Amino acid sequence: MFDIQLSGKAPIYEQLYGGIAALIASGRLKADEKLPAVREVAKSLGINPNTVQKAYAQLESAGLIYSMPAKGSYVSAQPQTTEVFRVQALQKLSAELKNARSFGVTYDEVMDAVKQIWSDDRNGGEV
Amino acid sequence: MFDIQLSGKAPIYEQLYGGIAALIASGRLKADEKLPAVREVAKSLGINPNTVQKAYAQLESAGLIYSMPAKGSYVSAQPQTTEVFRVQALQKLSAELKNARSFGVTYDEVMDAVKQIWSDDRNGGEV
Amino acid sequence: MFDIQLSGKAPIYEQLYGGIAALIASGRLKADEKLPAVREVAKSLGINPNTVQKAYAQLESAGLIYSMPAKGSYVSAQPQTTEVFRVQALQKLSAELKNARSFGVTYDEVMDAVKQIWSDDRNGGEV
Amino acid sequence: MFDIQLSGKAPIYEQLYGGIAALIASGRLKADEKLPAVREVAKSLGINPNTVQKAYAQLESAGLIYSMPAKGSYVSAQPQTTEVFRVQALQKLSAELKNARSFGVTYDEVMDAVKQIWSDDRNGGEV
DNA sequence: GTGGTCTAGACCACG
DNA sequence: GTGGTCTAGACCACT
Repeated sequence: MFDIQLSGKAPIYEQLYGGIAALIASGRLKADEKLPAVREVAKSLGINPNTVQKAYAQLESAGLIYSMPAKGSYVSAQPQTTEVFRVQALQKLSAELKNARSFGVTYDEVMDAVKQIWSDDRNGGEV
Repeated sequence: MFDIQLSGKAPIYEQLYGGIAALIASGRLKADEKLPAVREVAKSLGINPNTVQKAYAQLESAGLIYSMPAKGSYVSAQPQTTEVFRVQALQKLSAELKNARSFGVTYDEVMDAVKQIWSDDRNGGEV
Repeated sequence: MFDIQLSGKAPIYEQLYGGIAALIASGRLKADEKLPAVREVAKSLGINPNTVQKAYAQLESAGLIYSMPAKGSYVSAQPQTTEVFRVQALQKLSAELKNARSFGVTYDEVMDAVKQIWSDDRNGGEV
Repeated sequence: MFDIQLSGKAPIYEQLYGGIAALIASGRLKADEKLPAVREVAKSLGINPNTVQKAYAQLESAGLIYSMPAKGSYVSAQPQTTEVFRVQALQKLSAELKNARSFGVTYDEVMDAVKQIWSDDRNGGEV
């Protein structure tokens, strides 16, 4: 189920939101594909259904999925949403780059990291 | 005072901690330089002195500053501490790079961002 | 079939109920006219026959249609039922007017909207 | 607290959201004014704090209020947000007008209702 | 069985 | 005391 591993101090529902968003943006969840039921995800991740529900609700309000009560939740097909996420990711990345520079990280070090990650095409792009 | 602007949802004391740490790591606060008094910082930022105190306490326990009771707090000169920050920044950067890649950010886009930030030497390295 | 488009979060059977009721009240479905079969409506709208059945049942219990087992459903001719709908519509409208006023909508804006809708006699009165 | 009365079948958190939004839009809650605490509202309305929290969260994500954890929630000062609500109210009103017309409500009846509501300036604009 | 709402009660970090 | 998150368990309307 989702192969999302919960970790760290970020709220669970937020990790779930980000994880599913990444799956949609990366195309591994395709348009109109049915998402697993709230209770199902909750059980498989060992968390409370309400927490999953919160993540689904935010995904819907963000326009990434649409929910039909008593039917299920489905990913919505909007090519432009992925663009929004790309831009957000770039902004966060830019902030992190500035931070790294302020702590003395060198240009070459960053270059090495970038090359390593983008050459690693076996990796599907974990979150 | 510190030209640090509080923003977002992160705890204030943490923003303060990160901001001062960056000033030290980047060399704008030099070894044995005196930090402004807790009450002074609190007043100028419009926050609770307890919050500033907490940030100072964490900076001290991290070895970045040392306090002389009834005298004030001073920047400690320990080259290895900045190294710890460098590594942390690199790790966070790496995570953000992976995230960006999963959202379809291209190698070239990242390269452009990196070049822009490292060429921008007028900038002092904001946090 | 019915040119009713299902939308939003309202229950399907309720949208169907409202839509058919409006068709009857507006006279586009006339007394003793035969309604399309449940299964037919369901297929053409891509929904579950049970859902259509539920809408028909409520229309019947509201006295708007009558069913002849093994024959079909027919529009009943009862002028007073349309009156009930008029009053209900007026009440909902009144609530919406108050709401609009509380958000700063002006008298003139409402007047324009009213004039536009009532002058638009080409429009058959969608729901 | 808030003189909002809960009624009908709409979700409580939604009624709360709408009620507070109306108070802000109508100016009875002014910019940077502090909202009562989540638990306080919950107690005074006899509902669960989580329900109030949900309403507050949605108000924040809509940009109508801003919350400072451990400090409180405050209404944000954005003149344009009220405009958004005006437009939404007008759209809902327009839909209701069309509905009323389809049920045979006459132009004159609507005019009477409109005049009555907008002349009733003793009323503060209930929701 | 589905999404959605609600309650009760708890815990947390923060100020 | 504040907002925020989470759990456990329940109920509802709808399909």
